[in-house]
Amino acid sequence: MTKRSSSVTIRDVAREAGVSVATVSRFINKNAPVSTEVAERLQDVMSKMRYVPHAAARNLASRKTRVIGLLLNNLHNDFFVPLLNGVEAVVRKKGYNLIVATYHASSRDHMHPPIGPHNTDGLLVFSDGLMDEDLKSLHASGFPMVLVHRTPPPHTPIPSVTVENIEVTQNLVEHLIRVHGKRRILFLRGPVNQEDSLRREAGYRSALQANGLSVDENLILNGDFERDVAYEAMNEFLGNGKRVAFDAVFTGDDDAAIGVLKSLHEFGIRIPEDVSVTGFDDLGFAPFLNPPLTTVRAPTEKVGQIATERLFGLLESHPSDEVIILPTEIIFRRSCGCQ
Amino acid sequence: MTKRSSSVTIRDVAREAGVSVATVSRFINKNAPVSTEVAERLQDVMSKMRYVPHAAARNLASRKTRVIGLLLNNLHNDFFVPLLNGVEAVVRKKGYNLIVATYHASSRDHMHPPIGPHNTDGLLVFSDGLMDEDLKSLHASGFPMVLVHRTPPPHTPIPSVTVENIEVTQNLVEHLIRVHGKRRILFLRGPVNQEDSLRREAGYRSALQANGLSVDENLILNGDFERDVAYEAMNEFLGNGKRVAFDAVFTGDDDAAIGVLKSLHEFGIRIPEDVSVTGFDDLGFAPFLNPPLTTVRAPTEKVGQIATERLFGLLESHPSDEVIILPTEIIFRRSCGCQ
DNA sequence: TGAAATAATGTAAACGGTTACAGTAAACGG
DNA sequence: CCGTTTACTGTAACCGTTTACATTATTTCA
Repeated sequence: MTKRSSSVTIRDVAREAGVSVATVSRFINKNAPVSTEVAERLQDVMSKMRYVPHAAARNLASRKTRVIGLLLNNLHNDFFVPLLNGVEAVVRKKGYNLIVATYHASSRDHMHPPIGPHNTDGLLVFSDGLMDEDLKSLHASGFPMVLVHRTPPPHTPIPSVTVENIEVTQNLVEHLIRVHGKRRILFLRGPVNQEDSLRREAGYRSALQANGLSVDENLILNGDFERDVAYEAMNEFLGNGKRVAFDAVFTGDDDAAIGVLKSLHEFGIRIPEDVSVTGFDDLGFAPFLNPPLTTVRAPTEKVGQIATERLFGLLESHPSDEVIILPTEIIFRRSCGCQ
Repeated sequence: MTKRSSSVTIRDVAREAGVSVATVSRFINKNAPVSTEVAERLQDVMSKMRYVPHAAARNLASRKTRVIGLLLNNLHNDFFVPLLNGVEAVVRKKGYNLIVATYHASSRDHMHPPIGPHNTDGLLVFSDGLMDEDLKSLHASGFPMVLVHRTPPPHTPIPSVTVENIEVTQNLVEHLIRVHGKRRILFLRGPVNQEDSLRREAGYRSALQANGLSVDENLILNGDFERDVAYEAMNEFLGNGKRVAFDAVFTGDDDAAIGVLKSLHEFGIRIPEDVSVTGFDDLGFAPFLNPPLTTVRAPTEKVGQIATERLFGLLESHPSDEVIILPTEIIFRRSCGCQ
């Protein structure tokens, strides 16, 4: 079961077509003129022999991999579908390939990141597995990177694409307070150190304070932006004998919101009559949850697309150090009490 | 913005440690004994110099890429999250990398597949972009492949992992007929030629016939397993002046079911009072749609995991030609009329 | 019209690893 | 005690491309 007993190489093609390998290479890469006569002959020979250039050999000789990498913490979230979509579309249009790898801070000690300068031409970094110091040294070495949903370390102008979190969260929480009269709003945060989560928490805190409410740390739970974790966290909270009173849940993202709904549902708590629930992202299913989920619409596919385009910009030597923050928008549905 | 002005190579390490490159290579690959003394020295030198082997060079010399490829039609479906999860976990555990590429039949003329023997050690094929003939010739050349949600061409024993579609669909449709008294069941199929869709259609047809109902071709629409396409298809169907009567919708998958729900909802049709709706896959959001979706639970993450393990089996010369069909199970919720 | 630019091609040296082959020294077995 | 295995190491060929440099034939242009 060896890979290919004998594969046709550029030399075979050259011999068959009666030209040098250099000419074949030039024809393939279209980086130098080739007479039309030879070009036609090569076209024929190549398809007849089913020649496919050996990627590793090209990579080695050209110092390019034609691959870009997407580094994520994990793949446990429907959020990644639009992101991947945006990324993959651009990558494919450019004739590149996409390596998807997961790498998180906790697996960091053992090994170096699975993808980097040795096997990609550039990286989209979502993961927190690459610490600031790693980013700095990679950036210093000139390796193209774009950060996604994460801002660059100080004095390290790596381009970045993310979405507006703070204001929109403030507005959302304020909506719960002012429109629906909520006073005891639970916050289900995401992974510690995840920037979106931190920002959303900041927005949450400042909205409470701005409205004369104090922050009760007992009302901040860990949902990890994951359906199951959020579900467990809510269950534990609700099952606890000394249950703390609450009248709303601001969930850090839509996926976790599903877990919250499930838990509340199982405890017989009515939404939104007893408790308001909101999410973040406006994933495709959000309008069809029971009840329809009030959430924040984040242009995730656009984020993926723009980030990837900017990465290709770097590859083509159009430097950039901008932090792009795409606008978000609250979508009011029934789960908060509206309608 | 060049990749790396100067990167440290195996020769640099060898020189620094006072050994030959062969010894360094042996130490890295652990495929021949190295004295503990030298091993320690190399460990030191390598981490001090931050040496990372150049992937392309390894690939070229060893004829291995340490990459496996996942070929999909597209990424427009939450279905791919569990699949990717299952695949990626195994790939990472093995220390490999994962290339994700999309390739569908319609883009086939222009180019050859983006991934294959030239840049991966093996392929997980979900896509219909690789036609039977392609599969045959790849398989004949000994290239490791595992088919996912697709059965091998005749006389081509490529291992395959999929889920049971026909019986479960029959049972589901029969449930609609016998328990809920439905007679005019609309079927929203997936992409033409997609095997799951064909099988589900077969199950649908045979269930109708087995229960003395005739198949009305006007009740078979194209939903493409996509939320938006399904939504449009239903809209067109419902908006049409000469609307055909129907009392249930069997949607080919959960993602499309969301589109169906949306459309029915907008036309003021009550679910399940007026029309029953069912899906397929039991994606995470299914229990929380409005109403909760009756659907078929498919072990998609398991499919990804098993398929990938079998692919590594091939890489390690444990041949296999089995077609594994994982069991599925109907999950009754409210959208069909139950509860 | 002659010098210089351009088109089209070839030769051969990288690129950074792996590994077949060879060699030496130490351990083993009868 | 000597032939044979085993542990460890080095030399150099090779993997399949790209590309710098060289060469010749053809245009271009003052």
